[in-house]
Amino acid sequence: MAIPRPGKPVRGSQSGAPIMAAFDLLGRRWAMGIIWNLSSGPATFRGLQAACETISPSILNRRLKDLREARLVERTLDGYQLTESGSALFRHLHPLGDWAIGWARLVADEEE
Amino acid sequence: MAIPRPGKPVRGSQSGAPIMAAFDLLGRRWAMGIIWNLSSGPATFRGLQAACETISPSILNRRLKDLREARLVERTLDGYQLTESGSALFRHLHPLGDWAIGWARLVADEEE
DNA sequence: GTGCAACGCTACGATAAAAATAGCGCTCCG
DNA sequence: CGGAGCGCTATTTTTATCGTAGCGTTGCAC
Repeated sequence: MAIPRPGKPVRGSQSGAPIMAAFDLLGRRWAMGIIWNLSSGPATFRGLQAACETISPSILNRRLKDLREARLVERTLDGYQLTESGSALFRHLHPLGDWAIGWARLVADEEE
Repeated sequence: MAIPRPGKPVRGSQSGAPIMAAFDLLGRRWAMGIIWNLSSGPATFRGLQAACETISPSILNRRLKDLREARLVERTLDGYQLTESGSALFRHLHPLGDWAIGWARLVADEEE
């Protein structure tokens, strides 16, 4: 599956709105989890696989290809790591960590 | 598909880390797009369908069920709208709009 | 009071994405 | 020369999503 190109029709926007292209890419399974796991530094293929706990190598590989093509991840001698763009993205994703904790509490309370 | 429960095993975290539960939910197709479209106010089912441009009613319905169960979206007389939690989430998602514009430029430059 | 249009969905078969598992070719070390 | 660990690929099965048709209901205009 080719990565969504801003400016060309993407899921959610025929006119190719960047945010919809981003959602298309980040909405692919494991994409955000991989970025989250890479935020603490470079990781090898198997290291990432272990960090993700249950990802299969085939999908990890496919997602890494997507993220590399989208210039969010790059490969170096240390393994895979976030690009500058990927790090910038992570800085925006990071606050979700705290939000998720509050959300988890709310969901837990309501399911009683 | 049941929604991921923080605290129980979820994709990416056997221990149920809230952020991974959130990524599991938000990583489902259209989930973030729906939240984005709802951020400007309540919308009806068909209104949302039109805003998303190419979503099918079956998947829109399923995703709305997910998001409602996760307490991010609720149904009112005006149609579907973000809950308080959903709005808080959107405030964190909103900056991605600007980031995506910069990212789009980068991707466009590099594919020449 | 009866069309007719629009709404909120549901049903269902087709297609595409993801998961699970096995294992290949390679390098590094003892 | 093993043997272990690596980065990945291949293949099959399962699951998610798509696309389309259309049902039951409501709100008008007539």
